[in-house]
Amino acid sequence: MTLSYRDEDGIKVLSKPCLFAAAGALPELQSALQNGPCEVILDFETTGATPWLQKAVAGKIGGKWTTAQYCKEHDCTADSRLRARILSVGVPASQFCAAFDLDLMDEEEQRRLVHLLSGHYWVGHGLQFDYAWALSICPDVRPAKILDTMLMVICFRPDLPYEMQAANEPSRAHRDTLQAYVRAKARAKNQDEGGGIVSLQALSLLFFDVDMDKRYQKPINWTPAYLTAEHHDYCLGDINAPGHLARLLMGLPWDAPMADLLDCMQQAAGYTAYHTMTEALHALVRMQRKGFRWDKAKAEALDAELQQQAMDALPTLLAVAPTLEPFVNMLMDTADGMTDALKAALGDALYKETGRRMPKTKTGADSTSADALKQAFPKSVVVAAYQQVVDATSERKKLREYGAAVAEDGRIHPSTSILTTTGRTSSRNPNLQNIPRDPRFRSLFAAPTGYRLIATDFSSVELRIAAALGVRALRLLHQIIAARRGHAGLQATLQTPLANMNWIFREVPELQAWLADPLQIIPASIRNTEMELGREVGFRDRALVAAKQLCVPVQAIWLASGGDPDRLAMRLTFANGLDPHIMTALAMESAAGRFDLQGKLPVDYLQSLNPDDRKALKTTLKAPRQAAKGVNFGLLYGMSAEGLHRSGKTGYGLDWTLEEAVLARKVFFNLYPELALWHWLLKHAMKQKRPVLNPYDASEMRTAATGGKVYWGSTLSGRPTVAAKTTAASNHQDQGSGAEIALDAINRLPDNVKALLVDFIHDEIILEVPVDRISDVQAILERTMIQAADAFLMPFGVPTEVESAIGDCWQH
DNA sequence: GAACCATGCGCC
DNA sequence: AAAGGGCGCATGGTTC
Repeated sequence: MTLSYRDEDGIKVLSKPCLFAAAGALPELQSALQNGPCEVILDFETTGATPWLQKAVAGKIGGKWTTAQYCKEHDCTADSRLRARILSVGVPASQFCAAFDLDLMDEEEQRRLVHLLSGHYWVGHGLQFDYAWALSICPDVRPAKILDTMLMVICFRPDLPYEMQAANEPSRAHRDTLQAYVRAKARAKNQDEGGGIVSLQALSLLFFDVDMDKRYQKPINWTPAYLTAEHHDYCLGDINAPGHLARLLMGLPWDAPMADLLDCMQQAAGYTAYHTMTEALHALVRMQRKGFRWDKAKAEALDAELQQQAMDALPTLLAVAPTLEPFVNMLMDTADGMTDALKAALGDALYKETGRRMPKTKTGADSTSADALKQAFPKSVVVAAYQQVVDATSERKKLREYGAAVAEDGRIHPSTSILTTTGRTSSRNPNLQNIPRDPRFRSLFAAPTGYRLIATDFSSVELRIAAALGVRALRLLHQIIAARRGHAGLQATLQTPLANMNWIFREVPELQAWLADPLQIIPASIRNTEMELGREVGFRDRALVAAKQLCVPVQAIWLASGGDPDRLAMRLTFANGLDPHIMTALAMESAAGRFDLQGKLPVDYLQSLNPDDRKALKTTLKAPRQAAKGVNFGLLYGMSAEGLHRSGKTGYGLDWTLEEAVLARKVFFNLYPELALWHWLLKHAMKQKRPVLNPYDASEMRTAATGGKVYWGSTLSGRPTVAAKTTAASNHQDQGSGAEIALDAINRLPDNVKALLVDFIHDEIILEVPVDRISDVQAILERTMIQAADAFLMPFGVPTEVESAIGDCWQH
């Protein structure tokens, strides 16, 4: 075959041999796919991040040529226009594989190619990307099943990152590469290049000990008219890898039949979630295709307004911090960030004002983060004035980011994909899940004429899930107690937790008898145990500490509810339609002696009020309620008293002492002892010793012998979770359940409502709805969201509420 | 110039 | 001893 390509001048023909396939190969592909639904591995190479957004096309072709060098060498031109360039297809059953050069095919031929893949089982890693590009070529394409190794890791093999940490056998040819990946991953908390929970390259290193070639990964590689044999090899060299990996991930032989693979997945605990996620992909890629409308004119007006806002704040800043005079332009410019010189000038101003030095980052540099400054200089006029200017400019930076991402249709088309540890979606190119809450900003997302936006969110869904997890924890405790008293069936099903906790019962035999009736006084040996830091403690001491951490919340549970899972405080809060934030606020205020609960528990007190008084209380206790939000979310995931103290000061403007934070923490877990029990069980019952990087210091490897351990758990659907910290472990169960609930809600929507999706932000669903369908769609959406949540939460007796906001523009 | 890291900050 | 979690994106600075 000779190479031909199209450019603005029409078709040119090159006389070089071309390895890539074009329309001529379609009949062969068609016959490879004719025997019913079959496994198809697909992989796009593109010149941009999404079909709507191209970032700077930079880098070197094949990691070595500049574009000019390459074009000269290969006597060709380059075209950086945004497009899908290559579609690699593998059909293992027919031993078919080909890399189609889409530049050699016209639109109709491309559409026919993609259409051929419809109705088959798609296999790949992070297929959301490929699905979106396929859809941009053929709007009605739809795979029958999605076998995505990324989603499989999330749902079936959450332990894989830890397996990678342990995989350092000297026999591995690419051991160092794998370990470098593992360390980079552990270190890079907020960095790009994450590739989600695990990259295809990393999977290949782990399972095949093969270091995949990444030289042709970047968009620049797919711009030249002529593509080399190396390009071709890059496309097809590893084409079968995702299929083999899918089997290996499930513990099957690499060449196991598809039927076995599907069967194995369906048997696994994570399958419900896997099904939810793959189903949701269909809706998410179509949401991306639709896009979220952006009001350009309004955005420009807001930009001017914010610029004025920054300008107005400037004189105040310069009056108190004249050293910042030379940096005025830098502070106002949306393309500039913080420089060392500006940092130093700010430090000078603050030193003059307060006589104290700047706070430090963990690497010892001066920190200028809003939190650190507020913490270090709570009453500083300089800090307040500086934030005024910087906040306005930073909002303008977001305007710039979104403005640059608006497509020709006036809409923004981010990719919303599922690639995170928790199973939550994330949004990128651009990220439409972190839009500033400033109502002026949100109103830039507007419905076209004749349409309205409906934004509906789950109210306090993370706390509702926590309530369910609390119920689940208490049920588990009952089972553990029964098993320890001889229930053979439970002994079998609870082997791991029992084995994990055995050392505590062995060292503290008095615990077992006490658990038979937790209303008894806690044995003095346990009650009087105090954790002493810096002292070598023995097994018995440690077991006593663990026992105490169990007994205290368990007794609180029995005191409040007699051990009945249906009467746990957080569940009751929601069952009674009460606001958990006001509950916590009441408890805190009463503990501080500022509020008289008339001897009642907060829940009973609230219930004794009539609805009007309850509402009034929300106003009276506005500030405490705001503070309580921070307490609820922080403590839910195991925040320490110190952390709570700090976040209360910086995040909620609380002027409180560490002692007060300690008290608030105590009050919280006394109010919701089931959460303490939940934390205790995940720490003590579901741990597993294994090599793990110290989560607090990525450079430090801990072996199973030196204390490395992970904490297993599961979402409410049964999807397994793993974390190396108990804080993260609790989070993964809760957030992961929340993600599944929201995705399930999307899946349950009828197709003609699904088609209205324009954005999805974890617990909020946004639809763009024709005016005449508003009330209809609102009812369907709200009902469906509640049904989805009920399926997860009602087995634990936790009801759900949702809240809608409707308008010409987004207002939530 | 590219790649990497550190820092900071928006959201749920 | 340490210790809320989960994301993506921007800029500046350093290194190769």
